Amino acid sequence: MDEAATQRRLEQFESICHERGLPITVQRRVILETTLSLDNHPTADQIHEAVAERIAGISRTTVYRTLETLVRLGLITKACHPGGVTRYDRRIELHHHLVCMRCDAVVDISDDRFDALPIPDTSAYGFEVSDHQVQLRGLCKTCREKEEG
Amino acid sequence: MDEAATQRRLEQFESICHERGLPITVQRRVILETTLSLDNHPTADQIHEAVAERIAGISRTTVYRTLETLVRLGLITKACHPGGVTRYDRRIELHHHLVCMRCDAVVDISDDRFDALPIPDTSAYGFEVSDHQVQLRGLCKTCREKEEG
DNA sequence: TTAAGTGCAAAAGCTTTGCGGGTAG
DNA sequence: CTACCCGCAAAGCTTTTGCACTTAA
Repeated sequence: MDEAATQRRLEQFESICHERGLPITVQRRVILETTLSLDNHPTADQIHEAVAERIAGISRTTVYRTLETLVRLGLITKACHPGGVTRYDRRIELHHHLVCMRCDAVVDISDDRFDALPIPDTSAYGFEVSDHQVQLRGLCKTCREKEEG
Repeated sequence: MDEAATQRRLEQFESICHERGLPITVQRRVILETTLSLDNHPTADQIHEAVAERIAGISRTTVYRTLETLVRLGLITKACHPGGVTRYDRRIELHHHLVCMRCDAVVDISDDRFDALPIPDTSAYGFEVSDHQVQLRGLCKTCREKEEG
């Protein structure tokens, strides 16, 4: 993410914390900054590893807990994918995904027509929809080559 | 899933196994049948529990392994969702999802406009897209009530 | 007969919880 | 001062692996 966008997100983080009376700790700030710097829809463990380069000895627990907090505050989201690990997405605005159904890779894409999709009425299901996302599912290059080889 | 559709899928299962020289075992057949009977996008463990009512003492390992096999054969798929557990989807044809970002519930929906989406060229990413799916992300009724309460 | 599947036990990987001590506001 | 956060250790899930035995074809 570019520097300006990162800066804006950090400011958003500070004002939300002030609003809610949540302490701003070094750990939280660095975990957010680090997550914003990674574009692979990383797992909590991958984020922990990256954060540890700046805060030696930071605990996994703190990273797991903080990521959940950041999601709750709306500063990051969870990525939808077929695998069995939670993965985080630094993008909170409307966007879409290429998803590899073999290795679970997730790649961001943009598409105006996807953005403009009309959202049907879902009140019959009791759902309140806040967001939509198109997933193009298939195989990434690496997995396709393994398949053929 | 209705009986006719289930029957068709089981026949498909048999012919694919014959084609590839894979043995048709009782376990595999019952695991497939059971998965086709569940509409909650169940986890492997939930499927194991349901299968165990018909095959007492069936091992978790077998269920985990067989589900992966069935996915590879194209008889079921994995559901994309934000949580940290693998979940299976009995539907293999084009369809879409409501996803609760709090509790991870996944509900099937149909929408012709979603079906008809034009798929952009993704060759630049090396992906081969075989399928697409729209996810309407939000909160389910239960989670919304908890939120407010 | 033979390639493949099954079950068990154990290991590995991911995530949460309880609690004592520390820190931002 | 007080509420909330952090780190540790331990527990709890979920999933995979190696191996000996069994079974479909």
